[in-house]
Amino acid sequence: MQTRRRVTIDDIARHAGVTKTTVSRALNARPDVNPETRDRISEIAERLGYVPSATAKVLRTGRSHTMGMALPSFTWPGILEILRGVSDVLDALGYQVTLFPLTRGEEAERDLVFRVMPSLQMDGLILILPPGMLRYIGELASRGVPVVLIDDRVEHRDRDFPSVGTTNVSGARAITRHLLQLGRRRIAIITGPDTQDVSKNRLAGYRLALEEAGVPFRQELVVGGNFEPPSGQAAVESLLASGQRFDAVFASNDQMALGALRGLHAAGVCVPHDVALAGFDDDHAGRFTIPSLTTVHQPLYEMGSAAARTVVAAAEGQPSERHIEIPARLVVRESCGAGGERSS
Amino acid sequence: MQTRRRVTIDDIARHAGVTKTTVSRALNARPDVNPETRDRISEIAERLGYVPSATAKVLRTGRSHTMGMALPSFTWPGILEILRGVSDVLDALGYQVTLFPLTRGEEAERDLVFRVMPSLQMDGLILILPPGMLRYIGELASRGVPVVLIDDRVEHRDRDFPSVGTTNVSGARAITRHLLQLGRRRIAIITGPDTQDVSKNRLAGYRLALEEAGVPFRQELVVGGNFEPPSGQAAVESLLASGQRFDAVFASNDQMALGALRGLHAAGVCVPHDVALAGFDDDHAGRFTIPSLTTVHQPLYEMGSAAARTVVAAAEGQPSERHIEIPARLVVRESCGAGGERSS
DNA sequence: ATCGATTCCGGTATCGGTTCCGGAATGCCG
DNA sequence: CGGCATTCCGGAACCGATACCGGAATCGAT
Repeated sequence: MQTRRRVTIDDIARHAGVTKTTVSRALNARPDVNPETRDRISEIAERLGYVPSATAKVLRTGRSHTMGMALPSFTWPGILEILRGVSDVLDALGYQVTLFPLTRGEEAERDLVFRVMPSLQMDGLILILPPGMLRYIGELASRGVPVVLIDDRVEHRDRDFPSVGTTNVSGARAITRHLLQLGRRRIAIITGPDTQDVSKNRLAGYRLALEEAGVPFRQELVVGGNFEPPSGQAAVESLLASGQRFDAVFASNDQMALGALRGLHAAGVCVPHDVALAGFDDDHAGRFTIPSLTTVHQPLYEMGSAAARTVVAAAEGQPSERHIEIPARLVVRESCGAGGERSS
Repeated sequence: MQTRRRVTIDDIARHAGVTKTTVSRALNARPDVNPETRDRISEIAERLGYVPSATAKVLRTGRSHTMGMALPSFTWPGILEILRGVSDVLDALGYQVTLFPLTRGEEAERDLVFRVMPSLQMDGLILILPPGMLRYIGELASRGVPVVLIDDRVEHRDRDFPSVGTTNVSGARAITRHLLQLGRRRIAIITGPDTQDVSKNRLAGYRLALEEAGVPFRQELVVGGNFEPPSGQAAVESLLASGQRFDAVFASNDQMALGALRGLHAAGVCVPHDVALAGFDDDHAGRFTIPSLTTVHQPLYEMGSAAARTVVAAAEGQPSERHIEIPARLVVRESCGAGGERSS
């Protein structure tokens, strides 16, 4: 089987008896070409099985219709949901997505900014920010490359590129209020690493709700975690060991809530009867625990699609917003005892 | 801020007092260039901040160092693990990955094969096969484009492109044997859709293990599911309603096992005391249920990386294997009652 | 001193499109 | 009927690299 040469606009031009300039104009639906000629040319293109070379187009126009998507890791399941949002929008708008894993750390980031992006002439970059990385990305933005951050750290709001986040403070406030409304008064919280703004914001929302309800904030009920399941388990174990009384636990993310559930169960504590349990993120897994996990839905799909729309807008020269915040919302399931499903 | 023109090999040539031919040779470490000249040129390239244009290179050479990755959906969490394997390998080998969602169905597939792939001049394609799609992909392969399938359907083994799968039969056999060794004799199975080979294979492994142990196969203990959690729950409900006695349930995937666990729990059946529960896939969620789920680990990461290695080998003209099968392995946790963690 | 083989480099075509500049033909107007 | 604006198309440059062909200089051998 011989690999047949690809059909180019030159071939079409020859068949149509015009020059490739005219073919280009016709296929791009430019106004300055005779409708009859245009139809004839596109008919020939169709018949010859013409497929335009995106490569040549990029070389000439500088626009690749491809967006980069940089990921810090593939371990967090939420990534997939973000990716789905990004992909849906970009696909619909006629853009490709190419993936850039940043697992090699800082070197990968520098590579991306200084070599890969300019080399491939990406039209923009969507970035899920890994903790502590941002040294070189600003450089891209200031060079005029559209960059959108999916992240919620306040400290980045003043950068020269837009970002997409969710309402961590009010989400945490809502779920804490939910616990309070169910009569819980001694609500422990498992925080994330305090280097991350997410952690701080969720803690802030928790404190806010307590304050609004006139319930005293107790430092003894604050336990540190690292967003991983084992740290959630360790947290409840240390709470139980400390002898502190508590009737609810708010884990700053679902992963830790899963660990906490395991720890409580192992200690013979019944959820939600003895202790109510709440999470944050609405991971897939929380739907299937027993009891199922009451949590705050983080709108990852919407965040992804908003980021995609923003980066495309920027790439196409339209004005785009600086920061988009998509509201998180409470998802009531069983683990807090609402809905009459107390498993006792 | 004016966007400065990009540095090309012409600029370097001018600075070095040679032609761009020589620069090209020097930067590509070709033998026919004076070492001194080469060093001088790369020094100048460095100083000028030269970044080669991948686009131009693709246009001229026809090789993009980019692999396409076609995904049927973003909903199955396992996708991410496969993606991680693919990405790790391709990144290490200097290839980019661009994503092709096939969510639009058949139209998307035809588009991919006839327009997108040739237009972008991808070096190859990794394909996670959606059920029932394969009409156009063969066309790609026969046109000489390297294609690798991640899938385990036997019926595709004779196609003209390689595939990567796992040992579904022996995995199902192993976990069924595990249940038998724990003394379970009336083992129900929740199957997947019988249109998929995975389902058939896992059922076959189950039957094989029963046969080897001399335990009769009972059609009454076979319940159909669709790989989604609710179908798992429905399956146990129908089992319980039927009045059939059973002391174990093997769900053909973890998602259905989660549903089954929920159904059993709701009916007051204790897992694993009354009924042992086993799954297949080793989804993330199964680690955190109570009891945690005994399952078969599907080596998705390895399957992804093997697929990536295979497609690169094919793209670089090396011989590659036709079908790679990576063994699944039993993961014993709590839900079958092994390991002394019966929750009484 | 002549010759053939190496070594190193230059000139030009080429990949497949788009864009700029301009020019011929046509239509409309006074 | 001359002048002018439109309409439609052609020629050539260009995007940034690599490939092919060939040629000058150097070298060792005869």
